[in-house]
Amino acid sequence: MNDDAHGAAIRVERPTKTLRELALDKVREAIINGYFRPGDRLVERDLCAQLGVSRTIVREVLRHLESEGLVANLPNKGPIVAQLNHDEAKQIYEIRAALEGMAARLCAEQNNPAIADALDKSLEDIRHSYREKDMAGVLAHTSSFYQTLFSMVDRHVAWGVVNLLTVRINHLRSMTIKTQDRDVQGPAQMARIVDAIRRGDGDGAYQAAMDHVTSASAIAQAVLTGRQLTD
Amino acid sequence: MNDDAHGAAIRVERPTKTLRELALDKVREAIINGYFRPGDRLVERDLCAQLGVSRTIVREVLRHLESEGLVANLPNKGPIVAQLNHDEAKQIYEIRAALEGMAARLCAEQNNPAIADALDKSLEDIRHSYREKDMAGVLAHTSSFYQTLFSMVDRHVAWGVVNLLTVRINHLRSMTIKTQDRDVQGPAQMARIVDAIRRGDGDGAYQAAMDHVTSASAIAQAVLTGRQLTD
DNA sequence: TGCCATAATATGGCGTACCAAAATCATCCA
DNA sequence: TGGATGATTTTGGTACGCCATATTATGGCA
Repeated sequence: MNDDAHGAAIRVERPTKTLRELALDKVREAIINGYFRPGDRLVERDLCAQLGVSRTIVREVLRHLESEGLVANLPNKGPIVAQLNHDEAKQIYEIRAALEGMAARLCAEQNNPAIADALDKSLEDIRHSYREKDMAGVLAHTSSFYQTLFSMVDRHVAWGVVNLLTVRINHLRSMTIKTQDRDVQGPAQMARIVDAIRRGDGDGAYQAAMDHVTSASAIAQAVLTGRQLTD
Repeated sequence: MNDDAHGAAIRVERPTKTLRELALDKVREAIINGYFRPGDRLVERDLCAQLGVSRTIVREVLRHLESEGLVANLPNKGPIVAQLNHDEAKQIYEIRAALEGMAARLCAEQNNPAIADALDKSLEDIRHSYREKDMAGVLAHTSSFYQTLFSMVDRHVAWGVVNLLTVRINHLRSMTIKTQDRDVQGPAQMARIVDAIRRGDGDGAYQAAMDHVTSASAIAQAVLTGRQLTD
């Protein structure tokens, strides 16, 4: 028996998060929730002051966000918050459709009732958040629904990809869920996914997942073009 | 008419690549081609010396590669070259199958003969490289085949995802293309994709693309488990 | 002799100061 | 008034130093 055994038990489990990671989360959060708007310049030394960290950290954070696609770098001009154009948003939804469809099919083919049960749990959370008008909760539980979809079949790489893409359309997501009837249509579409999974219907689950993302994409396109989908 | 019009014409068009980008490419290349092996520690100060750049640059590069999945960071130990396990490789192939299948279907639905022609061109390059035993050429032209597949239908985001994932399995790719009969089977499978696209057969193109990646994945799995697929 | 406490070393995390090049802004003069 | 000129801002990049932690050496003590 190694001496880690009793040492680990009382280990203070300090969050090993480095300052850089904390700063990364802060800035990413600030971009996602709109504190920094698309097109805003991210002046290094200003960020240093606002975050209270050194330029070293800020530069690493900007590099990281750049590779995540949240920040764009203009040569000799510096970093700005990436602008999401129309077409790119559409492509992101399309990729999500393909991957979430794939995951849904895999879930259905598992024939494991625990999967559908776990998804139903998330779905109930989503409905509850809608009733409470807690839009942040809706987003969080929707993410958790999809995370379950991927993690139940051990597809954490695909989940990582979806997650990476999703942060880039986050502000669109928060608009789509607020559109008319989405509080009813959204959960209904997700319920169809769960039903197909419970039936072990791979094709059905695939289609249902594709349909859900596709309708979200349509709403996002409408939002982006300024039109409203009221009828 | 703005005065950029004639100014741009004589612009010296210096490669705007920053030192950081150059270093990034160097290190990425070094990992991909095996100069740094999976599990190797990447000591910052050593890299500074080898690359001839400052620690700031090296750190930014490491951060970038970390978010690409090529480098892993052990807490309190520092960065190492990421190890690709079995299961992750399988997941990456699976994602490629989904996205390349999607792109192939979209190409087929375009009914534009120029697409199939462009793909045939890449395919011929691949066959030529095989004949010349130029394995680097095979990889390059295979990438270009898929890049065409995505760019012909303007799916650069999906292409970016595929590209990002592909670098992580690069050493597997260079092994799969060297296995028995791959010089015949590989191009044959890709020709099926092109044929389906030329026929405007979306489902066929989707299936053919899936099949090609799936067979590559099977070979990769065999390579990873040390077995040989000789029969 | 074997083991434990301590010191040295290696390394990542972080900060500061500095310089050069490019872009932008302000100013001043013909 | 228009354009050249200089000042300012900001990024790209470098060098150096400090601290904390982890590993390894080392030396002393029972």
